[in-house]
Amino acid sequence: MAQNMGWEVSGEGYWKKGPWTAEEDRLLMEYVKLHGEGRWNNVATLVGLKRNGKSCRLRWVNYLRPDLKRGQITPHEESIILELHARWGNRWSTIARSLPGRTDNEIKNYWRTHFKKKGKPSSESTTPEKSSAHMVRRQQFQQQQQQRHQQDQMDVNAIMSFMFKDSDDDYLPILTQSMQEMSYPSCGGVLEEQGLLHSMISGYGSILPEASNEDITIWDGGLWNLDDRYHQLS
DNA sequence: AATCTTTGCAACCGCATTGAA
DNA sequence: ATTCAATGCGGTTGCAAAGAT
Repeated sequence: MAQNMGWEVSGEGYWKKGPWTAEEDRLLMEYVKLHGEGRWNNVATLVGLKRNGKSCRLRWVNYLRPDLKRGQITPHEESIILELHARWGNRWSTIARSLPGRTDNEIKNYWRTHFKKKGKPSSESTTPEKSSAHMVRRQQFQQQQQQRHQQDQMDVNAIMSFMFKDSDDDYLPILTQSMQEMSYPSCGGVLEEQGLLHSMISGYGSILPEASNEDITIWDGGLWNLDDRYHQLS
């Protein structure tokens, strides 16, 4: 295999590498809309996106999935991560299943950034002054990052709302399945039952919640932050 | 003002697992 | 039983932005 200026030459042709463009995102979402998730190696042939299957799957899972929760990790989520990491170690995907809307990559990055260096949980365990200063800096940074993400997400939202506005029923099974594949098989069904899932898709442009610290619901023994979605929908 | 360092995240890589042929 | 493609997972890297010197 050869690599050249962000392109990778393989037996199948040229695969683009590096950061994704808005146009590539649009093509990938178009693929999912038409063919559902999976069979990622077909993306290139079916919608003309010059990315390999792995790259497409990763982009969808970590960035484009409509059920992703954006914004900073809340203190409650942080405590969950700490608890589950203590129990399971670096099993990020397992931990992620207990935090719907969060990806394994996101949790892994969060852990490495905030806890890894310290060699133990609770990075704010030095002095209180340092702790609060660190917290403030961290929150400022996260807010800035979030603003950047929101701008990006606005682009994605525009595409999403355009693509899915007339096809809720087509997309519903995919989202429902995504929900059910998480640890809590009842989630997808319950949401659908309550008409929430439909609303989530219809109002997709507005479901990018700033996570609330409260109202974390224990659901079938798992954790689910309903508050922010309910507020968006009510 | 310029340079160096730190931070957080997106994306890639290699390996393991799964499932179909 | 074997092979092979697709997918999943965890570790790692590269880069942009902000802070520190």
